[in-house]
Amino acid sequence: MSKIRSVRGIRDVIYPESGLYAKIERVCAEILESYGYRKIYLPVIEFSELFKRSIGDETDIVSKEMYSFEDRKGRSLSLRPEGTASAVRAMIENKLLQGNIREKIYYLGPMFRYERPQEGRYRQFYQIGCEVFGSSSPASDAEIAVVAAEVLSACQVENFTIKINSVGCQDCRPAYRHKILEALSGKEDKICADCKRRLNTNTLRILDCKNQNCREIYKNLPSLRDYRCDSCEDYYGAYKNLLQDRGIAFKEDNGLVRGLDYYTGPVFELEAEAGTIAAGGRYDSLVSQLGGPETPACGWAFGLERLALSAGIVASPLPEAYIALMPGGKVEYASRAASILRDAGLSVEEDYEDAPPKKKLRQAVRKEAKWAVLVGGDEVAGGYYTLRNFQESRQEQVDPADLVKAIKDKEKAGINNVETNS
RNA sequence: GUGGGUGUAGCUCAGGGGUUAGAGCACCCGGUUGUGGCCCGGGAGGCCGCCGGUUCAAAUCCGGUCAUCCACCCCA
Repeated sequence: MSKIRSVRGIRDVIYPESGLYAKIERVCAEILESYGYRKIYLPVIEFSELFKRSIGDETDIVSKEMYSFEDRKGRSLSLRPEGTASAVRAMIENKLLQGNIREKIYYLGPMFRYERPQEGRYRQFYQIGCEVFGSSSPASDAEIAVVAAEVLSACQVENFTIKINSVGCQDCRPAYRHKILEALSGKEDKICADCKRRLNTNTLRILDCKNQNCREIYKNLPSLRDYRCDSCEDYYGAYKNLLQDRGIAFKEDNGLVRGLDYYTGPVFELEAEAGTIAAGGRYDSLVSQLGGPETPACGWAFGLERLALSAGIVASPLPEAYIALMPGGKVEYASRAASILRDAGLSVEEDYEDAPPKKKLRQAVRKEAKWAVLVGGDEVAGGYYTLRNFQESRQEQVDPADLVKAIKDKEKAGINNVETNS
């Protein structure tokens, strides 16, 4: 019988990585909620049609990377490859966009794309995303960028770049697309096969081509900048001013066009050393396109795996304290110490096994616990606990009532030491 | 989807046709009867990714396959 394994590109996230993920999730939720974003739980499965109509039938994501299947009634369903489409669908379906009210939401969960796996890229991966519905002010575009920047700083991501562009609206983009087709007519044979295909399906994407030869040819192409309509240009200008005002250092990149069809207006990408860790932008026609009321919107999504790869923060080890039952100790008395510490907010692990003391302490150290509470016959008889600090290799007898205080005092002293040392 | 690298102990890796496959770290037991790290002694742990081929003989060579990593493509 062969061992059963996980599916290619789909993995278990185990400690300590899982601890870091959990921490990042908490950090993001806290920041988003501080801006009034409300959490939404979205389904992982949707009708395939949703993604075809939002992301775009011709995009790589929909045309070759979706996990699609038929349900028992023959309907085509897909595992979601991203979150925005579901978010928009949910807002419409729950009638949350009636009457021009602004709604801000965030979500978190697994996405699925059938791609070749690599580090930081899996077939099941996690995204943290937010969306703002009902605002057509550049200030809301700026806000989501500010929130994204806050996430980066809270996760201690070093050396990142925020790239921005405006892909224009439904009024000006077609004209630009036409210009490109015109400029490249007759040169179709000189560009790469991918670009040739994109020319008709997703014209603007060719600007993003990495092929040297193509780049050479596209260098002389008219710039999208010159074809943006006045309102797009004004909007983009206001957006940039707001970013500047908020102290967000950005880089303009005219080639930034994004792979999803629904973007209109400002878009951005957040690049760290490991690559793109977040991206987003404005999508003013998607809601109506999916059958909802005309509603301007914008949002972004972080890739959790990639954010974790670039994050400077680390998971806090668990447990913080370890209750070691020593010879002659009583479980009841030991558990009382555990409760006292848990009530004070500490993570506490008890052991119930009858094992040599040295084994217990070794285990506590291996788990990176800072504290051990020794509970043996002496403690039970004397009505105290022995509190051991592993870092200092010191221990003291502590009255149950003073247990929390003893730890807090030490930790405070420890923090002060760190500050004076640095 | 295309091209390439790598799969040997829990981890990092050595061995490159010939008996019982190795190291460091980690792990377990003992030297300590209530004390982790350091030291000393002992020990356990491997279908050498999987399937097939060549050969008297394969962890070693060849083919395939699966997994993983890298570069593309694409994207978070």
